[in-house]
Amino acid sequence: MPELPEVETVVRSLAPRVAGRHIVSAEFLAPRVLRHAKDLTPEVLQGQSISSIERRGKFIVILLERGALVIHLGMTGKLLFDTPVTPYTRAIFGLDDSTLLYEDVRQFGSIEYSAEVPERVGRLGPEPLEITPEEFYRALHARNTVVKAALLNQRVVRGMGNIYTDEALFRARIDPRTKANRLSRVRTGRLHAAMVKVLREAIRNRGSSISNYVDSEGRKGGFQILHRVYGRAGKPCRECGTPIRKTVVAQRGTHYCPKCQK
DNA sequence: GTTGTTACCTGTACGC
DNA sequence: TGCGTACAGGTAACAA
Repeated sequence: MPELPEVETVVRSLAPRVAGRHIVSAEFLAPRVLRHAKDLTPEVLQGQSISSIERRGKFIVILLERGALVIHLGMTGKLLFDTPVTPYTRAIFGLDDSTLLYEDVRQFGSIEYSAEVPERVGRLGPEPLEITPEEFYRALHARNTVVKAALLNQRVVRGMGNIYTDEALFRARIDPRTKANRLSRVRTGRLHAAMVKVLREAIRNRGSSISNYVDSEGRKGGFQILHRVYGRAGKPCRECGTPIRKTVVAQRGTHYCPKCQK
C-alpha cells in the first residue's frame, strides 16, 4: 500500500532512468486504469520527451514536453523496468533504452494525462515534510472530526496513509479517536514532529513492504520491521508491554496502544 | 462548504 | 481438498 515514503522511493528509483528519455511507445491494457483520462491514447504520448519526475503527495507526476502524465499507484500499483508482461500489466511504456510496465492487481491506481497538472492533484494540501507546526495546528484546528480522519484527508496534508498515520499518532502518544480541533498546540506540535520523523525514517528505509510493494527495480522496503503499532495487534507495545489493540476508526483498521495513547 | 458512508477491486487468510 | 467469506484500504461519488 504505497503511501508517501513508498511513492518517494519509487520516484527516486525511476528518476535516473526516465529523465531525458523519450516515450517511444505506449500501450494501455485496462480501461479502468484510465478512468480519469478517457481520451488518453498512445499517440498523445509517443515521441514526447520526459523532462522530469516528481512526487505530489501519493501522486507521481511525470512532466513531458507538452503535458503531465500523472500516475497514482492506488493499493497495488507498481512501476517496473524490463519485467515480463503478466495478467496484471495495465500499461506498457516503451522508452529509448528500457520498458516501463505499470502493474496493478486491484486496479485502484490510475493513469491520466493533461496539459496542466490535474485539478485533483492541484487541490491537495501541503506536503507533511514542508508544513510548519503552526500551519499544521491551524489545519487540524479547522477539522471537526477525529484526528485519524484528519490526517488521512489529503486536503489537510498530502501523502499520509493508514500506516504512517497510526505510527505518527503512536509516537505522539495521541489516541486516534481524539477530535482534531480539540488538540492543544503542544500536542499538535508533538504530532507534527512525530509525523516528520516517521516519514523521514521510512524514506531512509525505502518504505514499508506489507503485502507486495516494491520499487521500480523490484526492491522491497525495510521500514515494516520498525513499525511500533501497525500490523502488531495483540503483540506487546514496544514502550510499555501492553497488548496493541486494533479497532476501526474513520472506516480504517487502526492500531494503537491503549496505555501510551491518550 | 464539511463529514461520513459506500463502491470499486482481487489476492490472501481462515473456518468449516 | 475445496468452497465461501471476511479482510485489506486510497479515492471518488454520493448522502446528509
